[in-house]
Amino acid sequence: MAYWLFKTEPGCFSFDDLKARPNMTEPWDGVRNYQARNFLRDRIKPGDRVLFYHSNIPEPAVVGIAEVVRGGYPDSTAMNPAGEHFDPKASPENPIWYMVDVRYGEPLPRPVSLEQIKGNPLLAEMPLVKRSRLSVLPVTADEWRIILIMGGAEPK
DNA sequence: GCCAACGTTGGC
DNA sequence: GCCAACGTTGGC
Repeated sequence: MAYWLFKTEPGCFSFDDLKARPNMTEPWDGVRNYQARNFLRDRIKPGDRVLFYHSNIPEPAVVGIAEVVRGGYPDSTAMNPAGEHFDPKASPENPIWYMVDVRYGEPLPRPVSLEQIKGNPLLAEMPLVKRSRLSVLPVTADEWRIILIMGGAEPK
């Protein structure tokens, strides 16, 4: 079982949007970065835990937890010419892009802001801090536990 | 809204 | 295969 951090712009898809469908799976689609694609396709498995992170807002922060319920499978939005995530090079034989399904877990009692994360020396090595542009990032078990504690949640 | 970081594209 | 130009991300 592995830990990840998924970024989203809340204006596009927020943690509350996920919360609105607590018993349903949601496709995590539209990722168009090869490094993130490799994680989605090869590494992210059902049962993995996800820190749900809101970006591109005045105070970016980890706001909650989600769970992976389906591992990497072809991202069909790349093959929809009418959609904004269309990639003419993608095909059923060569999907190029992949997505996973997630399910709502629980909110953090207190969101953990990027500022707090940057201020914690134990979190200085997180790719979130060092390579801030990647949208799907690995998280270590220690980092997971620390962020949950900072957010006032029981680390589990 | 600005701009730095950085991934991608395309000319050569 | 290099690298300049360009586009996107995302913090501020």
